Amino acid sequence: MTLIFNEREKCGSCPIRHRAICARCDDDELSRLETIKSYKSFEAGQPIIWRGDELVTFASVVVGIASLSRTMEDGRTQVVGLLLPSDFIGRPGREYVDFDVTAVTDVTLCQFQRKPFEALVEEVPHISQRMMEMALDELNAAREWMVLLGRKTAREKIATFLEMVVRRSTIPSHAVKQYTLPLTREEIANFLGLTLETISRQLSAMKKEGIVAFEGRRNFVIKDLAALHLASGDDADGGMIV
Amino acid sequence: MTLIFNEREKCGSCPIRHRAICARCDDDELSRLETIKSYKSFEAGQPIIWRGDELVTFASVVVGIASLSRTMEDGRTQVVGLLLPSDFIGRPGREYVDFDVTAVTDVTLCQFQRKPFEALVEEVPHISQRMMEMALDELNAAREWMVLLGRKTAREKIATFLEMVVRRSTIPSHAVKQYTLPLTREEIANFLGLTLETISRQLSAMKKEGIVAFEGRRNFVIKDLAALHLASGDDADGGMIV
DNA sequence: TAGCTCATTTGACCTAGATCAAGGAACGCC
DNA sequence: GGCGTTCCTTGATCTAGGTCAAATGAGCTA
Repeated sequence: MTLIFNEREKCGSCPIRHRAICARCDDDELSRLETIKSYKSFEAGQPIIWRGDELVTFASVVVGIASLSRTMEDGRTQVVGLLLPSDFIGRPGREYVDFDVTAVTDVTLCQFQRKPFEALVEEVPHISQRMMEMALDELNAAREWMVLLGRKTAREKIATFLEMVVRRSTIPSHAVKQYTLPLTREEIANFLGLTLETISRQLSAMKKEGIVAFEGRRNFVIKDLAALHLASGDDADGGMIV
Repeated sequence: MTLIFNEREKCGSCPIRHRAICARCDDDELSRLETIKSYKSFEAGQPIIWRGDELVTFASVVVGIASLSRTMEDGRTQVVGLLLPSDFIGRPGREYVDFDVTAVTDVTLCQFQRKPFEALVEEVPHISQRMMEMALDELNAAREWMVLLGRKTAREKIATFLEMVVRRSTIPSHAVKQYTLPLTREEIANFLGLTLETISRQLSAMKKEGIVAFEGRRNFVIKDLAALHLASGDDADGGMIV
């Protein structure tokens, strides 16, 4: 069920208007972006770009989730980030793509051709300012994830991942708080630096301990949020991942 | 042997003039920076700022190496980055510091007070443009490191680390190519998500295999660069870490 | 409703790297 | 140049998580 975006859809009504690289732009600057943007959709599972490709377009995720990953020659793969609506794909000033980008769910992108976009970045400070903010936020998130990958136990990794899913989900406060895992067990494993068997075993253990309950493979409810947080290895207050 | 920086040292003769956040600034913009900057030095081992501190100053590393790290409540620590000359410390727009910063060698910083610096970032596009570039580069490096932490073996981690030290060192091309480890075994372990014993064992193994030779604890020569690279797990061409 | 396919779970076993425990060797200091 | 501190090496053992293998079950299609 892909949302359909009309090619000439106005930025003003865009769901990521106030969070993406255009967040600080005024109407004038927005209309300049409008002239060079185009929408493109990908089905779940499809590759969006590969490492090594020539970098010819930049994009913002409008709808859906994409993953950023690296696969080693022997097949080991590490997911280095999830791209949610408003996240940016590409790195102005570079010639080639550094990581594989894959649609995890159906995805709609707002794309820009390289040259005109780089020119805009030079000319419109509101864009580079916003991109600097976003890059610094992502950098922080990446560093938090480095702590997870380098030092957390399997249990802590999975608890942290579940907390992240819960935190990022937008569920009306009155609704039953049922969440959905955006990834398969294997994808979760590649995100956490584990194997899918370990994911499965730990989730089963947390089920048995009454911390989470599953309905089907993907949907879950947190039964004991305090226990989940305790299991994450993060201290009580600080260190919120963006 | 700390280099002494005079308080009114001119930016024009600064060693990081063309790489730091001021790289794109013209003389005019540089003189605005000059009015709000001050130098500060730290001895090797000293903390520079702690996670949780209120964020009141930003800084560029001018001389020396600092580490960025996170320590969990039970003492596990992960180094999430090394800050070399021209690297920036701090995140405009945030209230608190997210990671501990520690001087690894003697360090000299070029510091800016928060308020005037944030104002400059708003007003001088050359600064936000450069900071965006730098943040995106660091983000890439962080993601490469996530692959290392999540998927590489101990041997591959250490080979990658040695390659990084070699790549980042600036050694005259005619000189004997002797490099220096900037970190103790324990710090290397915390950077690679291993224990110091594993670092020691792997280095000994690589010595025995004739890949590296040590002179003292810190100085080494690469005897077989091809073997080192092969051991790093990175493919032949792509994926250079910044 | 049956049958298929593929994701997931579970079990048995193995291994890379951690942990625990002594030594040994640089380097700074008087 | 001796001495102490800190860093480093090496050995013995342990274990979390990986690997290999098989069984189960969710969701699809017909």
